[in-house]
Amino acid sequence: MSHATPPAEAGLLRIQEVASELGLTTRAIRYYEEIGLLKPAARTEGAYRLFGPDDVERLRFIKGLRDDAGFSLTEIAALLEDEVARARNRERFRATDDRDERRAIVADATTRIDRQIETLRGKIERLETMVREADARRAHLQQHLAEIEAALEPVDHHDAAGGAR
Amino acid sequence: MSHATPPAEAGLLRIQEVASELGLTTRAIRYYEEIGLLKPAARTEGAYRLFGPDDVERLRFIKGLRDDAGFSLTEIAALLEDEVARARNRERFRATDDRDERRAIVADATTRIDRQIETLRGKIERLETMVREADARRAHLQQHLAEIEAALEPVDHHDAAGGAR
DNA sequence: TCGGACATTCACGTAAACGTCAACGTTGCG
DNA sequence: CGCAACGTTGACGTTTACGTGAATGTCCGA
Repeated sequence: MSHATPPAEAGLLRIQEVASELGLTTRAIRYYEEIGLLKPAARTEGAYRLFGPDDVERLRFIKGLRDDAGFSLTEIAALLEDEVARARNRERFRATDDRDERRAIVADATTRIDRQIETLRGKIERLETMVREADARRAHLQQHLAEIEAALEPVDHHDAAGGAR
Repeated sequence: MSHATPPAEAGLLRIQEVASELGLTTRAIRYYEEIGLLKPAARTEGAYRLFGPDDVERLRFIKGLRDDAGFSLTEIAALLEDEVARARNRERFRATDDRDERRAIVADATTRIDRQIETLRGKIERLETMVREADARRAHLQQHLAEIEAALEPVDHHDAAGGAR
C-alpha cells in the first residue's frame, strides 16, 4: 500500500516534495525557473530536478512576495535581480583580498537590501492609509450608535448607517 | 483650441473625467461595472454614464485595494460584498424606528468593517515579517562590515557577502 | 444645425501565470 | 527486471483583467 520513494541524496528534494512543502505546484516551480526567477536547478543523472535548502528558501521568499505582498512576478523579478547581483558580489568578495573592495561590495549589498525594505515599507504605508480610512468609517458608526443610545433624533447624515464608500 | 465640454449636471462626472481623476481607464471602469464591482451607473438621456461622489469614492477604494494592496478583483469583490450588505442595511435603517433594530444594524455594519480591517492588518503583518527578515539580512551584512573594519580574518560564514535567500 | 469630442455596445486580441494532457524517460522497491 | 510512482519536455488550453478596434450614437458650442 505505502510506497514512498524518498531520494537517496543528502538534503536534496525532488520537485513534488518542495511543492507540497511550500504549497506550490510543480508547474509553478518549473515556470519560475523558466522565466528566470530561479537559477536552473541541479539535476540527477536522469535529469530529475534537485532542490537544496537555499532553493527552497528562495521559493519561499517568492511565494511570500506573491501571496502575502501581492507582487507580480515581474516585480518579484525586479526585487530578486538584486539578489542575483548579490550572488555575483559573493564571488567577487571571495576573489579579492583588498579591504576597500570588500567594504565596497558589502556596502553595495546593503544598499540593495535597503531598496527591498523601502519597497515593502511603501506597500505597508499604503495599506495603513487604508486601515486608517476604515477606522474613520468605524468611528463614524460608533458616533451613530452613541446618538441612538442617547435617544436623540437621528441626525440626517445622508448616510444613515455609516457608509463605507 | 480649447474645447472642453463639462456636463451640465450638478456634481456628476462622465466616465473619462472619473477615469483621469483616478488614474484608471474607461475600459477598466466599465469592466468593474460589468463584473458587478459597481452598481450600474446612472445614465443621461442618451445613455452616457454619470458618476456621483459616492461612485468615485468606491472606485478609489477599489483602485487602492488593487494597486496598493495587490488584491485580485475577486478578493475585492469579497471585501465589497460587505458594502452591498451595508447598503441594504442603510435601507433597513431608514425604514425602522425601533431603537434596538437600529442598534443591531449599526453593530452589524461595525462587524463588517472590522473584518475589512482585519484582512488589511493581516496583509500588513505578513509584509512586516518580510521586512524583519530583510532587516536581519541587513544586520548580518553590517556584522560582516564590522569584521572587515576590525581587520579580522573573515569568518567563513559560507555566505561571504551576506546572502538573502 | 453641424461638426468634433466624447460616449455606447459588441467583439475579438493579449499578457501573465499557470493548468493540463501527451509522449516519453527515470527511480527504486519487490 | 518489472512496474508503479514520479519526473521530463513540449505544446496547447484557461482565467484574469483589461486593450483595441469597429460601428454607431450623443452632446454642445459656434
